Amino acid sequence: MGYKHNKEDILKVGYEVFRTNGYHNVGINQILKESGIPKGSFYNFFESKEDFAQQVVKQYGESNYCWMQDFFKDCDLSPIECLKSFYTFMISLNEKDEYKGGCLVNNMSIEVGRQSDIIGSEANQHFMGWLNVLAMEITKGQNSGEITKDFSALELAEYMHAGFYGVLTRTKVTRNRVYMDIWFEMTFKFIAV
Amino acid sequence: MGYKHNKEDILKVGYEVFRTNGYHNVGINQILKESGIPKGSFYNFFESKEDFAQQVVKQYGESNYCWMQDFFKDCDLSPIECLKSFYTFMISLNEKDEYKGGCLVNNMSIEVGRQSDIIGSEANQHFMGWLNVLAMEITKGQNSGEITKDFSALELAEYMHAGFYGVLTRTKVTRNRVYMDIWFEMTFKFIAV
DNA sequence: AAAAAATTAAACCAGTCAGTCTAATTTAAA
DNA sequence: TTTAAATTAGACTGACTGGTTTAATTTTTT
Repeated sequence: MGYKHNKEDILKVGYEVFRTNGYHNVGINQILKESGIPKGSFYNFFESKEDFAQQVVKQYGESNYCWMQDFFKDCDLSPIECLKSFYTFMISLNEKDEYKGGCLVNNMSIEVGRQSDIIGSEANQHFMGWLNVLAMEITKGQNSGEITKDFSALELAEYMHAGFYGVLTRTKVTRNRVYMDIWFEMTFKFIAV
Repeated sequence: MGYKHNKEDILKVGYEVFRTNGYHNVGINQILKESGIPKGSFYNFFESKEDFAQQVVKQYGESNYCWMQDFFKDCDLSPIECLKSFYTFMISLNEKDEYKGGCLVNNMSIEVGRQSDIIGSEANQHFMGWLNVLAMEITKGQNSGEITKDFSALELAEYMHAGFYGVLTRTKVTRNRVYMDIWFEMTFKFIAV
């Protein structure tokens, strides 16, 4: 049966709250309030705020990794079209979110990536995992002759996804998907053979 | 003669401290300590922490704008070579900084861009100013036939600089310029005609 | 030199922070 | 059913937060 509260629920609250409000701007009390658990339970599950944030990043990183793998596995278009489909989805997701959150991994990397090695390396680890999934799809595209072989798959993945994060960050302030659409058009024009 | 303390010095301290430590992670007291001024003087110059941060962003944004203008004015290479020279300089600057700060405007956009319209719009304003300087140089390159005309100068500027920020963010966690060098190589290969 | 204005100085405030503590309760094990 | 362990609950702590206040001092103006 288990006890009244469980870790996963708190982690999900943490994900949303950290993603939209940042790390230092959020107090433990806000997490407690929004997840409806008392402080005693929180510190029963997590050693500290930092430990909590690390686990939030970890949970998000892993679930997103699985989701990406499934996405490309289930996609029956050509590799480059699957990549387009992926980023189209990501862009529309950000639009639905009204550009208010961005990506937790990116946000955490900037805000606490250097202050906390624990959180920083956790974020980096998952970013690299995602890159590998993208690189797999890019490799397929290179082999089928859709994507340039001027650069390695991993280099292209790094270039694409870091660039995507760049424009994602921009939308947080411009609140307009136009910049993402331009990025999309240019990127796929550039990497196509 | 003026009084003992002056605004510019405090703003410079604020720039460095905010850039490397973020906004919410830094207390007024830290600014006071590092700039050596007492609280009374601080609140004589600035209405609030938010007002202070806005002025820090403004000062940095404006001085960087001027610096960029001078850079391209003084650069006697071809337009695309001047752009390469610009980003080469930026990359080496970040290397010297040991990848610990990144760009204040980018950091602020992510961390407080949505919580504070004052800081967010100030950051956006200066980012756009910089884009215009870059776009001017890109236009020159397009006219001289060095840079693709498939996209407008401003679109290319936005693409380039947002992408640059994307990899800049990555280096904060990877602490390695390799990713920036790859970005550099790819970007200029893509935009060259 | 006198008066007015601006700046400096730090003690002080209420609120919030991450984290602790103890007691009560619930679940699992014996 | 008894015992042990895990979880829940929230009051509490000391440190720190942004910001105010009041008085002393310095500069500028007259």
